[in-house]
Amino acid sequence: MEKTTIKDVAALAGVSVGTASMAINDSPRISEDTKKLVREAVQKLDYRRNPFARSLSTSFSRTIGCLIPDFQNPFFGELAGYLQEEVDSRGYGLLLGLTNRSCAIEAKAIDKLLDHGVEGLLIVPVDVGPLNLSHLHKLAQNHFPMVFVSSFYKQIPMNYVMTQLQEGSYMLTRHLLEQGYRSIVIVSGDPDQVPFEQRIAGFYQAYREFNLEISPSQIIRASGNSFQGGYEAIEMALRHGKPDAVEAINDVMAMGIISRLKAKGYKVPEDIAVAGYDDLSISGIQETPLSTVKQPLQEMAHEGVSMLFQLIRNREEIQKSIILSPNLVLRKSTER
Amino acid sequence: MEKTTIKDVAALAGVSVGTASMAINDSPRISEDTKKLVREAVQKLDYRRNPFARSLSTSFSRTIGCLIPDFQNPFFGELAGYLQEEVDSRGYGLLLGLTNRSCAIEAKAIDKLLDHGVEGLLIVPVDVGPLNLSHLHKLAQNHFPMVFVSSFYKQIPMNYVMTQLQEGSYMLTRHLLEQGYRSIVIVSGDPDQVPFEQRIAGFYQAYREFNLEISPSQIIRASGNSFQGGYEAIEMALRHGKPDAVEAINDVMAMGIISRLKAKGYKVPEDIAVAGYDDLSISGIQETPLSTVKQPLQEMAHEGVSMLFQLIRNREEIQKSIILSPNLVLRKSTER
DNA sequence: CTGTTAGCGCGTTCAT
DNA sequence: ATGAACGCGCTAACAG
Repeated sequence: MEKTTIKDVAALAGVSVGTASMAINDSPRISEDTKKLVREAVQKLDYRRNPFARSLSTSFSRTIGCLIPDFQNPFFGELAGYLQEEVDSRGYGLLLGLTNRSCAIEAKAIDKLLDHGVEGLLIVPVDVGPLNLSHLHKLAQNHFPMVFVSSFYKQIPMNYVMTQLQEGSYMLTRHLLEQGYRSIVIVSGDPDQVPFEQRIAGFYQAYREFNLEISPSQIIRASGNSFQGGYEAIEMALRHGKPDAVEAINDVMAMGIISRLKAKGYKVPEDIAVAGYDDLSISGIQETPLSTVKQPLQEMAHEGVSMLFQLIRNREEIQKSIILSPNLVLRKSTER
Repeated sequence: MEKTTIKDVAALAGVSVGTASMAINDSPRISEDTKKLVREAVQKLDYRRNPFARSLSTSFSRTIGCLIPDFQNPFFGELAGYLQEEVDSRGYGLLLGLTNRSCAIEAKAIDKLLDHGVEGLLIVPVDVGPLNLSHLHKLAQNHFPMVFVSSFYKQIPMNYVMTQLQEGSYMLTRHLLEQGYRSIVIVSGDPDQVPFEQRIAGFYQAYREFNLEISPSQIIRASGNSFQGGYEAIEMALRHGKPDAVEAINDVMAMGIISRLKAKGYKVPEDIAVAGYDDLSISGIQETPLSTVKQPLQEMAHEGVSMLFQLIRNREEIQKSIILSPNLVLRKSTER
């Protein structure tokens, strides 16, 4: 019962191996009658075609590799889920790789995925630490199908789908300014990476529009993007006096900040307003529901995977990038 | 540059294909000198062995399938991350499948994974809806290597690793009773599934120990295990009068409940205490840090994957189950 | 419409 | 220690 091959099927159905193969693959060149015969044999023998032999002869693995920074931040988990669904709906499998937010690990993970014969790569970029992208450059040169999702690397400015982060940050900041908040602080991990740069830009844009100055102490850099980063950041921020409002680079950091503020006796939003970015599925069910900027994950996954399959079909495909619109989600944490 | 095969390597190294193969696989039968020669050729040609040919001839895919209910609840994301790491550390790849909390979808997802040639299955069981497990029975009969993680199906009582949920629930309930809480309500989605049964049992155990009665209205069943379920559940609970404390079946539900209680004007824990289960990485950074029962995910993943690889090596391996101890994590949400 | 056959790239015997 | 040859299971091109 371990090794029933197409030969057995062919024998039982009384046809040749080739015919059996075409029948199984529903080729139009085979008559309905023999197809039925073959189907029955398949049923009876509980036959399942050998994917390796298949891949060997077609050179398609029907497999995509997916690189995720980590699963502590639910953002990546949710995104991974949508990516899996999209890939699955195209009859492909999704091989997971973890980069642990490190370029070196990303390189190794990609290497392993390639060793498994993935036809393309969905890469959620690492967002902290120094960037050594030689592994990606080699792939890019070879036009290996890959798409960057939710962010991209400046050194490899191609084939990505993400939200217009600057605009989101702009909308959010603008809203806060309109509400009368004035000393707003923006908080993140590594300011060299794309996501933070774009958000900072939106932040400046809004302030400029209001003809207001920004002092350097309003830009806070913590050592990471997780809630610990939020803890650090809020301590740093408070040293320069109490801000009106805090914008965190993501929802998890925002939660860390709210938690810390509450522990220190501040009320949110009465004393200090806090906003996040992402709109995780848990962000709306916080004790103080979180104002944030929604990233349309499902759409992002859909567009990213579509793009990847285009590249797989035609590697020379013109390189594009898709930029989705963010949505302001206003909840209690910034109410005035 | 697409199709450099072992032939090219052998040619460049000036050896036969067979020798090249052994050299690449570091066989002791090949001399250091020729190995070096081959290594250099591999380097120069940027050779990468064809996984399909390899799998075809060895009949190992070096791939494991993993079934996850969904990625809305961060519990599953975190678990998936640890599983990936464990599988990866053994040189295997992790193919993801989503069951969307439905048995029918689980069956299809498993079928697809098998079509990809996975050598084993890590299954995080579906926890709602009716259970039709014929697909799993067939696999079980064939001794196909599979391990259930974080829960199991009663109809297939084998090869699972989970935490002693009853004990966790018992410890938690006991603690609440010791604190003086008396009308405690326990809340979940589908009470027919293993996790809820075990937790209920722990709940009863604690009450029994205190010689207290439990009224049916203390056991609340919502339509699902997510935060919406929490919303429903708390409405139902309040209809029978205000409870002292609420135990949710997982942290996400607990968050939903706290959020709802706050919106209704209740204070947590002053008016109603709330506890969860799981100890997600975000549970400690809630505005009111959440009391909960920690499930040791990393250990669970480690044990589960170890067990799976034992089964892969020897399908007739005696069936076991590993039960890990939960840990009570007391935070603000149940303080008195 | 169907049967025959030649690879796909690698691992693994046998010989040498 | 190394080379030659075969087979893994399947697809596709070619015949008929």
